Amino acid sequence: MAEHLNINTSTVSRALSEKSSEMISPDVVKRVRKAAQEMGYKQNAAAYALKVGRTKSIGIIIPDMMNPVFAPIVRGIHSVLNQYGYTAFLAYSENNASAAHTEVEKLISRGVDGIIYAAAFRTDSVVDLCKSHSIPLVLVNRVVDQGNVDTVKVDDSLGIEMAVGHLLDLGHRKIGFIAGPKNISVSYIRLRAFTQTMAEHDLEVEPHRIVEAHSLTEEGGEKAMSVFLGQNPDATALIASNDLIALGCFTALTQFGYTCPKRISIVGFNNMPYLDWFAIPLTTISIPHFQMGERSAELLLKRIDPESDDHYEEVLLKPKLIIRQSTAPVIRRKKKIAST
Amino acid sequence: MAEHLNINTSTVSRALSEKSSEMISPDVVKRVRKAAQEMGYKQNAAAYALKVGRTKSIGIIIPDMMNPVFAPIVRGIHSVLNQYGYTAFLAYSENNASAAHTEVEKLISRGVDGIIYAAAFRTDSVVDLCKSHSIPLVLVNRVVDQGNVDTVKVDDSLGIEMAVGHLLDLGHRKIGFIAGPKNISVSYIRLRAFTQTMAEHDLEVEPHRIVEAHSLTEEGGEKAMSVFLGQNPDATALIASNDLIALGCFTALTQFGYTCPKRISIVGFNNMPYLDWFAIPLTTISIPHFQMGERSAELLLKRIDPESDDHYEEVLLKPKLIIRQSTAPVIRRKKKIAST
DNA sequence: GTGAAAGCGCTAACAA
DNA sequence: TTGTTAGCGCTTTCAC
Repeated sequence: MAEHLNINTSTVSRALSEKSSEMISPDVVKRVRKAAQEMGYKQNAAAYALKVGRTKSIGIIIPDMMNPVFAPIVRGIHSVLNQYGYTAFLAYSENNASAAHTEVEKLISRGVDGIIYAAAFRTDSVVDLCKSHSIPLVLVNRVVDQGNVDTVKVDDSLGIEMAVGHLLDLGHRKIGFIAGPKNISVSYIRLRAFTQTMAEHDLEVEPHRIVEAHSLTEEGGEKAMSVFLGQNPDATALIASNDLIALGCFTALTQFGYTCPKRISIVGFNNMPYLDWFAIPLTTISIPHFQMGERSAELLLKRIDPESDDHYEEVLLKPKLIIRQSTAPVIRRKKKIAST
Repeated sequence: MAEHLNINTSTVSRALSEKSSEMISPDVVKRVRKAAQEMGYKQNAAAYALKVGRTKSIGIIIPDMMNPVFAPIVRGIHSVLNQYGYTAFLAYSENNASAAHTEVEKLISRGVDGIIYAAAFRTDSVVDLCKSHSIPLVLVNRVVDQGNVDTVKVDDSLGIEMAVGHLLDLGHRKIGFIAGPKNISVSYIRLRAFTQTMAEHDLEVEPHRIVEAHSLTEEGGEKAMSVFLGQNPDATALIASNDLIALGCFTALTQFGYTCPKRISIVGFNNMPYLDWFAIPLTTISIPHFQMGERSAELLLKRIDPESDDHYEEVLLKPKLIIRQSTAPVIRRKKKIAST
């Protein structure tokens, strides 16, 4: 196209670039842009990347493609990337640390300008991997124990406080907790918040009230719930570390011939899509997925920008209690039995 | 790393490449690969792409990030891409033709080697766009009217035959259909299959039995269902063009004070995740999402391979009827009323 | 079997 | 304001 207009390629380059077009006579700029439009010229991304060292692409890593809570996060990310001409690779780790590491390595060798990581473990090699390659990294939802990383997360403790408060309001006192794996920040924090909040209400949580699921999935929840029910015949309520675990709890409950909320009230966490349709609509803690995506993308773009100052930021978003039908006032069976 | 071993960069390049390493003495190959391993050398994707003209990346475009049926398709795609060192950009069109066109343009200017397109309309500019750029394109699920495109789809007609057969078996005769937009192949084909199958059973479908939703969404289904119920007080069963529309039908049904399956049986299409949990578990047609993803990725990779012959392929997969509780035997109210 | 050198398409420093 | 030129990191023809 340069030869077509009898001008140098560098002039064309400058005319097309927003920044350097100011150094070029306005009519040349106009002519070049018109020609580019007409012949459908598109900048070669590979050449640009090779020259400038930036690809205008980022990588997103989520733990699980099938967990519908990540869809709105990804949408949030895209919504801001689009405004800045960035594109995203999407990868998933299947909740496996080494798979995540491999995916990040692949992304880095693809030359992504940054990574949004929603699949972190509390200690995670991905952080150092990115640091050693000087690749900007933003953690969403799940964070790591070590500091010095940009993060966007929800106030999990507040969420659990809300859940506990709700159950206390309904009269529950014998409340259990199905935790997720301790090596994931959200599981860890939610569990800690549970015992703390209970303690603040002068309710000591005995160890048998807490069962740890091996993963944040339906299957993990089901197994853990079986154990829980075996050792907690008297519990009237329960908080699950996330919605998927809560679903697993439903399954185990059914296997035991019990019903929710009649026998036991259950609160989830995340407010995944379609819960309203469920046979037992799950009371849960809603987190602002879309906004989390937006904020993390904004943060990452800021960090990619060489102009920006480089101290880490931590965005903390507020959860919300969504009351549905899986929680109900406690029925004081025990007392009646005791009084007979 | 070349200078580190005192050999030429071209030797390094050859040693690292699977194909050209045969031209190099085995011990040099070994030394180079070991060194590459140790110093964590990773090929620069941009330079490779610029030189060779292939990026080893593809683009995936789905209509809707929030529709959970696309997650397993994307997983299927990834599962084969991973085996061949390919990576995928994921974009979505929000069911908007021009948005899809723009996304494809972006992907092409990123230099993707091919595109998997799950968001096609029956006539869609994306096909010509890819043709004009000589970018391999595979259509999944939704296809276009024009031929000469690689496609992976489900036998929608067979699916509808199964649905109709199921309802007939239950004794239903007054069966309605909530169609999706006619400009999307799956909606169009499913509707056509419905009237044809009914006709084959000597059941003429009167026009008021069919209502077209403006989109394949809950909201579209709800509005269409309101219309349908207004003009079909006697219908005992209904097929929805997809599950989301069926959910919308549930909503409208509730608004009218009716219940499913007591008042009307409903069959969906797609077998989206979590249906088993629903208050009214939806009878639906299951399609092999994961396999669709796999097959489309295989097809695309084959088309990208310059060695391959270039006649188009059309993969047709089989659906399956999943019977749940949204369908039940017809109750012959009418006859009783008539006999009074 | 290996080295030398060209060039993919672009941008930016340097000249003019 | 515009042209000239070098070079990003890689592969690949052409020599040897």
